[in-house]
Amino acid sequence: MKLEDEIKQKKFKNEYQKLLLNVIFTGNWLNSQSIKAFKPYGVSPQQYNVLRILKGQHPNAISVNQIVERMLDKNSNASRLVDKLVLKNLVKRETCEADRRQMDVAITEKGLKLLVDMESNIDHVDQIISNSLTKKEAEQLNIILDKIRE
Amino acid sequence: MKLEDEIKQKKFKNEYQKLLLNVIFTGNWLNSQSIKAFKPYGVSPQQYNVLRILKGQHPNAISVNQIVERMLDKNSNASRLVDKLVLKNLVKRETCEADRRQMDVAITEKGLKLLVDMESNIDHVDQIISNSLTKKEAEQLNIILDKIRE
DNA sequence: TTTAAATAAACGTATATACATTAAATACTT
DNA sequence: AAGTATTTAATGTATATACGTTTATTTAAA
Repeated sequence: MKLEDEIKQKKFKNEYQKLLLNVIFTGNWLNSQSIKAFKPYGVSPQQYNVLRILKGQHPNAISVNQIVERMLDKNSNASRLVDKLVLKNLVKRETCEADRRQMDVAITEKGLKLLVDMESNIDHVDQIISNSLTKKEAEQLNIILDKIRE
Repeated sequence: MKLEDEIKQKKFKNEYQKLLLNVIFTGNWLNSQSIKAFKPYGVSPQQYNVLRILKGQHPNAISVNQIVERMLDKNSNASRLVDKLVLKNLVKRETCEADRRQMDVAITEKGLKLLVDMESNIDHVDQIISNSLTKKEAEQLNIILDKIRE
């Protein structure tokens, strides 16, 4: 659906302003799609993001700061997200002995298993994109998005 | 800055998955840029969105539902956003006499004035994009984003 | 008409977010 | 080494969000 129809706005000041709105709108849209996809598994998109990051490091642990550096949303409160995940036994956290200011955070077996379970459902979201775009379009878009944030 | 560096992830499953993350990341990034730009004026991005929508209808009033239809984030609680704006005298709200379930919401002179004040600062965000992309790139990107949400 | 269904907006509430502050540990500086 | 600055994570808190429920009003059906 075209942005014009999604937000019932016929005219835009220029193509750039439309793009700004379109990126924000699409980001929100993807976000709410993810919330729905993740809900049955009891995790939020941000918690999922943390789990994926920790899976990437498994079996090693990383600090809360290192998690933030890898997160899609830098504003999120990673220490509280880790709190939630610890409560669900999806990650484990202990003081780093080399630097006692830091925490060693790692994914648990339960966390890894959850990610496997979720995979099929999440692939669906990837597929929305891969069905609607060519690989070349996806590459172009990636380059352009990186430019926006320069 | 490239997404790889922003989230310290070297490899992606494929170009589509990278794109998904890139749209979400860039949406978050733009959102936090907006929060900072709007903060001095005491409004949130969502409140700003409502003001812009009402400006587009001025001097007519529209219902809360019609506001939601035009919003970038369909999940936001428009009636509470309008509450906040009414408290600041940026919009006015009264029961619609033709259909007493609805509210007639319209922007006030104070609201219009605020938008004028904000314009110069907000243009800055537009310029980030227009400085970094050609018009053609912006057009391409708009088309591709619309496809994603099909 | 009387009752049932649908719609619009507001509200309740648990959770999340933004952002400033605090506390603890480590790294500098002189 | 002592004191200062910096870094890391946690916490306090006001506001925002997600989403289900409620209330008022209008429309449709029996």
